[in-house]
Amino acid sequence: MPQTHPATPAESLIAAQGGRITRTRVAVLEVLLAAEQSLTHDEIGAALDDKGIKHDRVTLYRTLDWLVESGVAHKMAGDDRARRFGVAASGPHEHAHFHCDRCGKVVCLEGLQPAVAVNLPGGYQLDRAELVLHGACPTCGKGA
Amino acid sequence: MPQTHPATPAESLIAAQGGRITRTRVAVLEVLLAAEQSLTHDEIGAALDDKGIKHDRVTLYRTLDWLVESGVAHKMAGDDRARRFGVAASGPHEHAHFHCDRCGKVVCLEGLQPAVAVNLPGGYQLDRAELVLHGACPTCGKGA
DNA sequence: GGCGAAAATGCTACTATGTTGCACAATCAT
DNA sequence: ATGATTGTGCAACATAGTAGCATTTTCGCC
Ligand SMILES: [Mn+2]
Ligand SMILES: [Mn+2]
Ligand SMILES: [Zn+2]
Ligand SMILES: [Zn+2]
Repeated sequence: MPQTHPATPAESLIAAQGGRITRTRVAVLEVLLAAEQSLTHDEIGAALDDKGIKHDRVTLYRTLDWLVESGVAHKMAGDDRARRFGVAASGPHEHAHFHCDRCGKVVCLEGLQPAVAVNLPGGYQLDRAELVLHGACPTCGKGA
Repeated sequence: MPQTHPATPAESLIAAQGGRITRTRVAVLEVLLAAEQSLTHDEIGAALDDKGIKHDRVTLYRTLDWLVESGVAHKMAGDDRARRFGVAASGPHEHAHFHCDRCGKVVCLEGLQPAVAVNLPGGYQLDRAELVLHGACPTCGKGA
């Protein structure tokens, strides 16, 4: 019993990539779209639980992989051992990130990507630049 | 039976950080100093095996952690799930890196760190910037 | 609306990477 | 040389991610 007509933003995004609109994908994407920061697999899983969306750990991994491969979401490595995921509201993943070294939060800094006018040594072929700023977020920086 | 007098570069580096000069530390540091690229825990372990240096997996983790905490080495997260370690010949870790998306190699680009003249949004407090360039290394870029 | 091929999901098991606790061994200032 | 301090080795544990495969869901098509 799927309601047919008005496609939500999440649904549109998925369809635009030629993917099937499924419970998990829609829910995950909604979580990411609503998130202020990049989220780990676990955090997303917890958010799905909160929404009452039953899901499997592995499916969630695969869903996130699909979102990244489709260019809808992006994945960040992170100093701790967890990858973080997020959606850039505006198009592809062409922006810097801020990583709070105290609380570990990662936020997208949309609209700023530095002119990386670096001269690469030899036959290196540049595809893209990834810039991560480290420091303290507003919340954590209070005491400093 | 440790030979006493002429301290090797590795030994000096270790001593300069107030650490004890041990078989594992010296060997690991020599491996890192000789390496062209950043190396994973496993690669370093294999290099130790080649050198005939008996070692324990956990000790290697702890040795690498110590080197990083001491500021002698640096750690990179990496898209695959392995951290890579390297020493910056010249002082602390203030340089960009190049990550080959085809073979996964990571090399330090010493002497280039971009002026990150980004204007941070709110109360963000910047400590350092981390720049990773992605693309193809000279070896992998041949066919393109 | 029902059919069926293609795609996604849910299991179970497995791998890879990193950690913890603790007994024992090596280092180095004295 | 001695002994407090630091580092090592081992075994067990923890966490993050992957693989294979049977079952279910989606969606274009009639
Ligand atoms: Mn982002
Ligand atoms: Mn480096
Ligand atoms: Zn913070
Ligand atoms: Zn390469």
